Amino acid sequence: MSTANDHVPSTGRIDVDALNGAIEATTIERTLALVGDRWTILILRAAFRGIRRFDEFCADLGIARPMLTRRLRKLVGAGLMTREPYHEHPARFEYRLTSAGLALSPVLVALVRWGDHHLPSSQAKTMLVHGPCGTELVQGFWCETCATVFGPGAIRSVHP
Amino acid sequence: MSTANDHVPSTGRIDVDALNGAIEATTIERTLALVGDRWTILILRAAFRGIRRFDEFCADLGIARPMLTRRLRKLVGAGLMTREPYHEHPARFEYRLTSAGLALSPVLVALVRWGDHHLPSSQAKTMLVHGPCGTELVQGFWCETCATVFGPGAIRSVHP
DNA sequence: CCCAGTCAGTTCCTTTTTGACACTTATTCA
DNA sequence: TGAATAAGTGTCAAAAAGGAACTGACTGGG
Repeated sequence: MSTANDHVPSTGRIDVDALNGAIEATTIERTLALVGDRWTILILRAAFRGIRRFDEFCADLGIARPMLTRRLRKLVGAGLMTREPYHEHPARFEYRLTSAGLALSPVLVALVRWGDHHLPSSQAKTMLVHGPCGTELVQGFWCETCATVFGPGAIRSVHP
Repeated sequence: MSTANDHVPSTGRIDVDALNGAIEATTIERTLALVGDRWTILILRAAFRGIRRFDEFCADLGIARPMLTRRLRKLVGAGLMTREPYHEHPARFEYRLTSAGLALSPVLVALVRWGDHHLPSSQAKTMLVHGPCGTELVQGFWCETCATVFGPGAIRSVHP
C-alpha cells in the first residue's frame, strides 16, 4: 500500500502543490455548469468573431437550431449575452456579448494556445499575436504590485 | 478495435467519435473535442489536486464508473495522462498528468477566476494572489517584444 | 483455509440530451 | 404572385450518460 508521501512527480515542471488550493471545487463546477458543454464555448467564440444573428450562428457553427435556441437562452439568462431587437414587426434580435461574456476571453485564449502547442497537427495553426507588433503572446499572470509576469507555480489562494 | 469506416449505420447517422480528425476543425474545436465535455475538466482538476486512482476519482467526483473509464482512456490516448502500474498481479494503475495535461492549468485558472468574479454567489470566493506579495493576480497577455501586459482587445490571430 | 473487502473495471438497462427535418409567421424582394 | 429571409417551434429517433449490479484477481484477518 502506498502512502500519501511516496509519490514522485515524474512529469511536470509546474509546482502542482501550489495549484492544489487554487483550483477550488464549487467555483469551477458552477462555471462549467454554464459553459462546460459541447457548444457554449463555440457560440461565445463565434460571438467574439462578430457573429450576432441566429442564422449566422447556425451557419457558422453547424449547430442544430433547437440546440442553438436553448444555448442562447441560457447564455442570455446567465447574463453572458444580451438579446437586443434590431427590427420590429418581424421581430428580429441580435445576440451580443456582455462584459461578463467578454471576460471569458482568457478561457478561450488558454484553450487555443494549449491546442496550438499540444495537439498533434499537420494543419495550419492559429497563432495569437500582439496586434501592434506581431509577436506571439504569452499568457501569464501579472502582479501589479511587483510588476512581474509569473507562472502558475507562484499562485497562492486566499479565502477571505 | 473498430475503425472509422468498417460500419456505417443504415440510418446514415455517423458515430461522433469516428469523426475525430475526419473533419477539418479549428484549433479550439479540436481542443474542445478533447476537454469540452461535462467531466474531463473536472477529472483534470481532481488530478491537479493529487488524485490518482480509479476509485479515488469516482468518490471525489461522483462520476459514474463507465463514464470514468471512457474519459480516462480518452485522456491517456490523447497524451494528457498516463496509466502507470503501481502494483502487479492484481494489476493496479495510477493516472497521472503528463506535461501536456499540466499545461492546461491556464484554462482551469481562467475558469476559476471568471467564476469568482462573475457568478452570483453567497459563498466564500477563492482569491488567487501572487505568492510572494499577496496581491490579487491579473491574468493577461504579455508581449515580450514590447514588454507590456495587454487585454483581449489587442490580440490578433495569424494563420501562417 | 475461508470469508470479507478492495480495486478496476464491465454489463445491462433506463433516463436524458441531442440532432434532423418539417412547419410557422411576418415581412421584403423581384 | 411567388420566392426568399429571419427566427424560431414541434416531433421523434438516435446517441450519450447514469445507476445498479456483477466480475476477477487478489489481500488481509481469524
